[in-house]
Amino acid sequence: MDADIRVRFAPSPTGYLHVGGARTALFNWLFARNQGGRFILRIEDTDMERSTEESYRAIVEDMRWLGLDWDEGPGVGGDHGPYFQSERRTIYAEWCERLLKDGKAYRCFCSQEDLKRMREELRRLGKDIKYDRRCRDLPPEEVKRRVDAGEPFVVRFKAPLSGQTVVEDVVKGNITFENSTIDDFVLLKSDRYPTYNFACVIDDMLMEISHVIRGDDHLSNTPKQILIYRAINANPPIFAHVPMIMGPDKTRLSKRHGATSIGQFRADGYLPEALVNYLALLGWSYDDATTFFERDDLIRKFSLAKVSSTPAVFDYAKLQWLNGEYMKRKGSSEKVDIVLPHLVAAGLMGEPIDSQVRQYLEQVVTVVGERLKVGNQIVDLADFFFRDEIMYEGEVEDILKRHYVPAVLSLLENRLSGLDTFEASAIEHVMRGLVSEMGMKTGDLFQPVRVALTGKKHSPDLLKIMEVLGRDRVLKRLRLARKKALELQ
RNA sequence: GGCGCAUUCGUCUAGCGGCCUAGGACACCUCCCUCUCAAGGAGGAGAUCACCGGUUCGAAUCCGGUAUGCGCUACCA
Repeated sequence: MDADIRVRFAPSPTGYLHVGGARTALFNWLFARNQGGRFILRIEDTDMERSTEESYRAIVEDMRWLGLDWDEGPGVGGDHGPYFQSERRTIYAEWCERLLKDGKAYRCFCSQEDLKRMREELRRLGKDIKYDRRCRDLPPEEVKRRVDAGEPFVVRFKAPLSGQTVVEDVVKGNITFENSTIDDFVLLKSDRYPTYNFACVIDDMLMEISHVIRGDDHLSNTPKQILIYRAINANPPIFAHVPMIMGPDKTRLSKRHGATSIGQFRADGYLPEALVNYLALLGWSYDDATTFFERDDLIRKFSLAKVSSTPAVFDYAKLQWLNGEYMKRKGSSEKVDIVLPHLVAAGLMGEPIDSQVRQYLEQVVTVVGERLKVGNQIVDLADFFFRDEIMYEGEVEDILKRHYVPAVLSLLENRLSGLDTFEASAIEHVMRGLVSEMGMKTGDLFQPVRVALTGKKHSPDLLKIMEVLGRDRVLKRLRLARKKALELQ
């Protein structure tokens, strides 16, 4: 146990929890659990324009779903709160005041329009795009006058003009930045809200964060943050910048690549343990062979030293495969729970279900078996179990069209209706008998029957399907298909 | 434009100077099983380790440069 190890996940509630954020949260969580430290959730809601209550709720819900529980933060409290940055404004203001007093920051009265114009000019000249520091050394009297006059201003950090700042990163190594390339960035916006870089440092310091594990899109921000730590006489935490997650085209993963939000994966019927396992393997590995990690394995084996430093492409196919592997381990009762919402959403089932329906669902799910890799696939795989009428459309028509079909279906109907018990083994006996009598190949009979019962070219074990459907429905569908086949002749 | 990071099979990765004629997984292909599809079994193809130089007896591994990709360069986080 190391109580001094404290890490945090600090999402901004401006959208849903996406796979990148979830992976960052997971690494933080794993590190904390592995080290016996504490995992803190902090909500960075300083962007009043974009932050929403809805996003916050969704993020929290998705984290709970993934099983990433936090020791301090919204809902659980803690003695380093509040955990919403919007509730910490006076804290930032105080620290900002201190920097101002120490001459380490200054008020800037430039309007956003002026700044924009300035930047465009610099861009046009091909120069380094930075604030020109025109307010950096304004006379104190002028500053006071303009503040008193109610002129809006931001507070900027007085970045050192020379020297170097070194970021010591656990995954990237030591990176040196020339201070001359660092801008006099904004600490406090004119609406009195802090910027990310400032709030982040103040909070990480006050919350006694020991390790900052985050996406490497923040690497360039880190020297700025280190400069702030120095300005307030605090020790920076240990940094670990993990590579980002990309789409197949190697650009930042986004919606156009497919599902990216955890909520979407959940809605599609993915399993949290599969997602956690998959996400852990994106940018981290244990050895050259292990792919499956139960949550406890992950906790035991996780280490920052094994985090890769190269960006990873999100592979939907591999996630689906992994999910399928986890799905195989589920019992039929669990699978019913997984599958039910999708059947309901597809309009194939109503809720609530009684024990008889539940039993039926368990049979269905058993017959479908390993074909089901993701919850929502149940609809394509097994819709015929829940439909009264089967449509014979497209290429399955060609199978019914075969000249022998009406006759053979008729024969089958007769034999099946004479069966004592309508079980797979008995049905198989009948079907195989018919096949050999007619001198057909097995598929010659099974194919049209499959189409008759499911409306599809592919399906799970036909005999088991028949058993679950029961004699009445089987005979009815065979009759209907025979009719259709006759029309097609 | 400036600064930073990255670069091993299509993808995720193993590799931290000799064990590598580069290993595993997903995806792909073939065969077996088989009522189809999955699953399973057996095989296969696939990476001159981005490129060019250097260091070394020896480099995927160390160093430099080039190229490419990505990120930052906001009163977004």
